[in-house]
Amino acid sequence: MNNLPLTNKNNQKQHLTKNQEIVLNLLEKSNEPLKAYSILFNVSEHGVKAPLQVYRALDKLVELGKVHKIESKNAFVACINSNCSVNSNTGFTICQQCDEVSEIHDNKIFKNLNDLAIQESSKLNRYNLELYITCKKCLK
Amino acid sequence: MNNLPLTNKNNQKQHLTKNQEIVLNLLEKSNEPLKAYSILFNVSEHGVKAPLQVYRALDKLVELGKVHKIESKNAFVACINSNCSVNSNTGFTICQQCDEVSEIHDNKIFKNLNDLAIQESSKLNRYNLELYITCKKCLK
DNA sequence: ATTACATATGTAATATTATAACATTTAATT
DNA sequence: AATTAAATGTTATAATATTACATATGTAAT
Repeated sequence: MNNLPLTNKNNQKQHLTKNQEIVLNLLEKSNEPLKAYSILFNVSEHGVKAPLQVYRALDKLVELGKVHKIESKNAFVACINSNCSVNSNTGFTICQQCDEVSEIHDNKIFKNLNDLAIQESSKLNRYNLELYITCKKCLK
Repeated sequence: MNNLPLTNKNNQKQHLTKNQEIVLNLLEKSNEPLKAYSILFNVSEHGVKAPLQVYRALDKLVELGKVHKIESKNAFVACINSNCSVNSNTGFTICQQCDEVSEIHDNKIFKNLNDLAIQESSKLNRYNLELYITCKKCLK
């Protein structure tokens, strides 16, 4: 266990803990967003038996940028970049037919959103963008 | 009661029902997003006493475009346009300091998002955009 | 290697958000 | 007036998330 090198706020190495790793592994294997209690059900065989253990692991993983929450679904996905920790902005396309989720990385959109905030004399801290689409496969 | 003219799917007039109007009135008076059970508490004096009555009114109001849900807060706001029914896209700025929410209407962003979907050979059905900001007032 | 400290864990209880099921009433359409 | 669709009222319960508290583990400094 405890074998994924990361950096903490002092830029020193740290590892994911056992529970964090169990939850992250599950999310990485999944091809769709998972809800907390679905995660709980799937990891109970690994000794994670209470909701709080899952929520705590998720909180930390989200904080580290390893996992994102799809707010409109109360569900979680593993980050496709190994390091979204730089910013906590999240953008996704979500297919309404097949439920497939892809992460969006588009600098133009980020710039637009940032500009929009500046126009209103405010400061953009982070954003959450969820695009409900019909994906290429499901359009056929 | 029942005195707000709208149109149904056959383009005929219809009215908001009593519960829908009670909930909408409350949201329109509020200067922040309200959660369902907070709404419930506030309208119980008007005879709306069960969660389902609130959720049903909210569902209908959202469907009509009179109310939007802030997904990341599980909270609801009245639409500032009288008619978002044309599309169900939602964009908000949410101040992390004072909780103030403003609706975003920006054609450039909408176009960007639409283009992005087209680039990926998919079709954009609707989007939900939540910008977490520090607002003008709170920056001072 | 001991102390001190921060972080993570385990567990039980409970709070919060949301829906299912069913009987009844009201409104709109014919 | 009869028919249908939509909304309501009510009870129970499901699904999502947090509080509180006791214990254990990892890390850094002495």
